[in-house]
Amino acid sequence: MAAVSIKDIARIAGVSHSTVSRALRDSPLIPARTRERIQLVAQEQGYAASAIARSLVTRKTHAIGVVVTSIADPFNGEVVSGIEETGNAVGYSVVLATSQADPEREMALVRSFKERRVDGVLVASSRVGALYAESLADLRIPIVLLNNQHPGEFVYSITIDNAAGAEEATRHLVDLGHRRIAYIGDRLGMQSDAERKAGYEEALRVSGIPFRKEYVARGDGKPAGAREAAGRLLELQEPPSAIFCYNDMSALGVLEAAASRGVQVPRDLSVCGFDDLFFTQFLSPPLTTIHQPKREMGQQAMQLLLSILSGEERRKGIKIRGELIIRGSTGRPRE
Amino acid sequence: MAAVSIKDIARIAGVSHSTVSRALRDSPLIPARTRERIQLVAQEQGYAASAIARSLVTRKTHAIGVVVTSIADPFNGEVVSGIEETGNAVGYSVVLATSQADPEREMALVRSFKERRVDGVLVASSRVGALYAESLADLRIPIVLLNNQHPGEFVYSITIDNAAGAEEATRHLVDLGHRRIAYIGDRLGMQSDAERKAGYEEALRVSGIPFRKEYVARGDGKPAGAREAAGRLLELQEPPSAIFCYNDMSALGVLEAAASRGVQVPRDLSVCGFDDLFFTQFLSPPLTTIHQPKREMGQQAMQLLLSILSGEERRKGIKIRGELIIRGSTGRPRE
DNA sequence: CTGAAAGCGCTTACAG
DNA sequence: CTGAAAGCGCTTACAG
Repeated sequence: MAAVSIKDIARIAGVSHSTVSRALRDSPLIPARTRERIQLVAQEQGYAASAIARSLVTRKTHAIGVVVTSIADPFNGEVVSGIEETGNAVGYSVVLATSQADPEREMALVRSFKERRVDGVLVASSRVGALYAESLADLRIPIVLLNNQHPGEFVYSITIDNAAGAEEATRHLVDLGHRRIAYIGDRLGMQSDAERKAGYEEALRVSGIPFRKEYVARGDGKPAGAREAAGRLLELQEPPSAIFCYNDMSALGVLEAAASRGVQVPRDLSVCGFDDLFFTQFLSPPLTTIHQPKREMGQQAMQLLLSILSGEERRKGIKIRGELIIRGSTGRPRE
Repeated sequence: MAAVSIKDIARIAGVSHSTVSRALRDSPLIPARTRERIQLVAQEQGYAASAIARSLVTRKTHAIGVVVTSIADPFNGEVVSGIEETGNAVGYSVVLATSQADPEREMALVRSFKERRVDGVLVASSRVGALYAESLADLRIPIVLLNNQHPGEFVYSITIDNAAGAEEATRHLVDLGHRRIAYIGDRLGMQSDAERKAGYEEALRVSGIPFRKEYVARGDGKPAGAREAAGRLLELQEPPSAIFCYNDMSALGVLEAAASRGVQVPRDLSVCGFDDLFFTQFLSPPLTTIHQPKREMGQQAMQLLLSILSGEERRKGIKIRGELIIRGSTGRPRE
C-alpha cells in the first residue's frame, strides 16, 4: 500500500492534481471554499506530502548536514542541541553524522551530504573542516564552521576566543598569587591548543612571570593524557602550584592525578579548566573554568547558516568571548 | 549552476542516460570497459547522484528518524552515538530531532518524518512513543522504542530492566548492612520510575526490611528536585542511612544536599544512582550506580530496526540487564 | 479560477 | 549490451 498521493486526493475531490497542489499550499489562486474542501479530503485520507518529490522540483531539502567528531561528547551534545532547536523552529531538519575525527570518514560524509542535497552544512571542531567548503562548492552548498581548527579565510565560522579565554584564566591564577603556573595542552597540531597556550604565555608575560618550558605539558584533551602529564609536572623539583588545562576533560585527569598523590585541591594545587561542561559544577571541589556558551554557539551557527541560505550575507567570522567561572578548584597558593 | 546530472554524463560519454545509470550502479549488463569509461567521466565532472531522485523511484531514503527528548542530555548523547555509528556503517543517515518531551512537538516530528519518508523511526525515552507507531502505520514505517514509557504490546522495543537493576542496587545497600534505605524517584507517571520503585520494594521485601512510606520521595530526575527531596529525607526523625536514586542526575542532587548539611558520603550516607553517566566516576566519592550500556543499546536498537527493514522479523521486546558498579559513594552504615 | 503539460533526476521493465 | 519510454510525486509556467 503506497502512500496516498496528490492524484488520489484529486480523484476523490473531483479536481485536477494541480488544483490539489495549489490548495494544499494555500495558493491565493484557489478560493477558500475549494481549498477547505480539498484540505479536508487530504486530512481524511491521511495525506502527507512527499518532501522527496517536492525537493526534486524546488531544489530545496530543508535539511542541514551536521558533522561532529562524536555526539557522545557532552560538549557537542550541547552544541547540537542549539543547532537542532533553532533549525527545527524554522522547519529545517538536522542530518547528524559523526566523523570520529577520521578524515576518510569525513570525506565520505561530505559525499553523502552532497548526494542528499542538504541545503547547508555545519561542521564542529573539525581539523579539516575548511576542506569541506571546497568539496561542497560545486553544488553551492554553504558551510559554517564551529570552533574549527584552521577556519580558513573564505569560510563562515564561529569560534570561541581561545587566546582571550586562556589569558583570563591564567590571569585569574596570577591574581590569586600563583607564580608557578603550568599548562597542560591537547595533542600536537590543534590550533585551539596553540591559541590557548599563547593566551597562557601572554598572561605570564604581562604579569612579568618568566615562561618556563618545563611547565608546559602535552595531554590528549581527555582525562587519561592529562593525568599522566600532571603526574610528571607534580614530580618536578619545583612543581607548579597551579595548572591551567586545555579543557575540562583534561582537568578531570589532573584532579585524579592530584588525588592519587594526596595533593589537595585547591590547597596544594589550583586547577582551572576550559569549556564549563555542565557536570564540572558538581565536582568536589567544583571546577573553575572558562565558560563556552555551547548551546548559544550552536544557535548562532545555525542562524548564520540560515541567513546565508536566505541570501543575506553576514559577517564571515564571529568570535565569541568565553567567561571565567570561578569555583572551588582555584585558590591562593600555600606559601 | 545546477548539479551535473546523469544526462550530462550521458552526453559527454556519448551514451544514453540509461546506460550511465547502469554503469554507475555497477550493473552486470554493462561491460567493464564501458563502465569504467563512464565512471571516469562521472568523476571528472564531480558527479554526485541525487539521492532525492533515486528515493523517489526506489521508495527508500536510507534515512532513519531519531527522536530524543534532548540531545544535550549525556544519556541520550551516548545512545545516539551508538545509533548513528551502526546506521552509518551500512549507509543509513540519521535525521535527529528533539522533542523537549512536548507531546505537541512530538506529533509535529512524526509528521515531518512521514513527509521525509524516512525508512524507519527510533524513539528514545518518550512517554508517548507507542502513539508514534499508530501514526506511522499507514506509511508502513517501522518504529523501534528505546527505554520507552509504556512500550505497548505491538511495538518493537529495547529496554533496560528497571526492576532488576533497582533490586540489585537496593540489595547492595542491604548487603552493606543498611536497614534505613530511601528511594528518590522521578516525577509521577513515569513507568521506569514505577519499575525501579518496585525493584526497590522487592529487595526490601526479600530482605525482610519493612517498607516505610516516608522513605519514598519524589524528585524530578534532575539534581534540583532530588536535592530538595533529599533535604526532606535528611530532616526526618530517623533519617535514612542510604538513598537509592532514580538516576545519576538525581544522585547529584543528593550529593549536594548532603554536602550542604555536612553529611559525609559514604560515612553518614550511602548514595546509589542509576545510568552510570560517564562523569560519575570522577565525582568524589565516585558514584555507585547501575550501569546502562547506553551506546550498545543504541546499536542494538538500530540493528533491530535494520533487521525489520530487511524483512527478517525479530524479537519484539528486548530487555537489557544493567550492571551494578560499586564505587566509593556506598559503604557500611556507621552504627 | 482551473487544467494540461512539462519537468525535476533518477530507475527499470521492455524491446531490440 | 543498449536505448526509448514510462513513471516516481510533486510544482509551476502557460493557456484558457
